[in-house]
Amino acid sequence: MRVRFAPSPTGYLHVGGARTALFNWLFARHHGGTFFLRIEDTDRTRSTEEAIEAILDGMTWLGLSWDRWEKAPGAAPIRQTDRLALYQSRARQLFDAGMTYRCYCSAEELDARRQEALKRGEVPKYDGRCRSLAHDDGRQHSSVTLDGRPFALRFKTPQEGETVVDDLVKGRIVFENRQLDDLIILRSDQTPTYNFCVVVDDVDMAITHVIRGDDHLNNTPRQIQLYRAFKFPLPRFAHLSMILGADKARLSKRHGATAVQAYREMGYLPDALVNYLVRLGWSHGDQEVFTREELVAQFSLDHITSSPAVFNTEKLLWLNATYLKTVDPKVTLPAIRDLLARRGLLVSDARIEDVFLAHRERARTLVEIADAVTMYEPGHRRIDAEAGQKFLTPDALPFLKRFCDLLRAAPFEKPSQEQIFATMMAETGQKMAKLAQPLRVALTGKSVSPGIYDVLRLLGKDEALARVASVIRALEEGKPDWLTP
RNA sequence: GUCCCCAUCGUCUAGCCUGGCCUAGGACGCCGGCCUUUCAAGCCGGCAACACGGGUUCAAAUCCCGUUGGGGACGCCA
Repeated sequence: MRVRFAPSPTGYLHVGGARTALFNWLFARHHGGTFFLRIEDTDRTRSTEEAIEAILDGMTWLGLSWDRWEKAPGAAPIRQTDRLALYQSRARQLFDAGMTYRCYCSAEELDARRQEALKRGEVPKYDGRCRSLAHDDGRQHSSVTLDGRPFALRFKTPQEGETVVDDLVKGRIVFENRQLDDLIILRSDQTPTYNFCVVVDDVDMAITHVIRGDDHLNNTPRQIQLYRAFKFPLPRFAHLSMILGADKARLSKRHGATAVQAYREMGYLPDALVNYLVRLGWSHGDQEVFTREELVAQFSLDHITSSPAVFNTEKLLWLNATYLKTVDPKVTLPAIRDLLARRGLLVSDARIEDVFLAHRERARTLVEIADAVTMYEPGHRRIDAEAGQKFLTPDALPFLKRFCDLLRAAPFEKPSQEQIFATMMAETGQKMAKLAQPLRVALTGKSVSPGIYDVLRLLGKDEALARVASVIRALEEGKPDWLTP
């Protein structure tokens, strides 16, 4: 089994592409096959090095390792621009066999005709006008300026009969050949085009299964014609349905984040994203959470859904929270460190881990963990207005003061802190919840936090005292920020 | 416009191929309860779907046809 992921480097690796890559990767790993990464950069005006970097970065982050190709020199991904000579010779082969012809129509003319056809409600298909031109003069077709005019090389697509795509996820699909037009295989600058390169490359790389988005389904019959022209054996095809946005339109930037990197920045774990993505279109009974090993062991093309799926951030968030509960904190350290560095904070790994452990139960993303770390930093004095208004009222003053006194006097350890609360509950007749809440807000600025003893420990005696004192001062001065919006 | 794909809870899906076990299962979210030092988490419970219309059959979510709706493609992009 040999598969490939073949992105065009015109932008980031988006979640749709990532899922395609993931399915290919899982298929290869499951069958002990080979997974290649091939950069389809023949459109030199749109391909960029940055995009290639972004794709490799995204794949690496997701843990989708690609294999090296025996015919290629190194471990670097295969790039079509390195293989132009092969496409040229393959095009020449078809030309010599009389299966192509020169098309002198300019891009502008074609575009104009297409627009007009569309406007008249006709099929915007190439009319094949250059097909009948006499041009088989035996001269080199590779010369752009043959007889003074540039030309593109078109493939004579059979117009009779039908082409059947036997798709592994969609089933048997029949296309009438007269629907297909004569596609350009070499542009007028003699560079090859997509449909041609894919076929040449997939054959050259001995790809056995072409797993890709179903936006390529309509290209498949054209490609099959090319396979036939070359008398190449056909690979198996598997077309994956699209990922949609909440409005059921194809997922795009306007639906929010689509770049894989954006998810890293939002504090998602790569394993969680992978787990989410794999369930978008694939299932294994009722199972929702999978380890990477389980995925590799259980993945199969049989259980891929043929209908499109809506991307749902809520579920991704839930999965991420689920992973956060059990992940080894150590593996998340670099990411959290990075998140903190962006805020100009340098915090020790031990400290980050400490906070992580206290907050993992209630955090959904690494960003929330970073927020927690930030919140415990000495000098942090932000109080959420809503939490402050509710709990840090003048009524809380006596209690806050009493707590300060007791905390200052006692050893800074959990048993004595429990004793403090016991004392205060006895003195006031209040329940723990009533007492802990104002303190929590004074300490963390939020009405949500880990247990109060954990918060105290994470803060340390001096900082804890300082925070409560600052709240007391604000209250006594009569105008704390949270009460004067 | 033409061609292609798709159609089960709001969302992801199981079931469909090989009709009966489906008074349609799971998950996210939502609602409620329990637990509790807050909030979460966890646990328990609830709401919620076979797009519609025709067939075929003793029997259809499952098979067939049509309709509607959604998506995709129709580039010298990939």
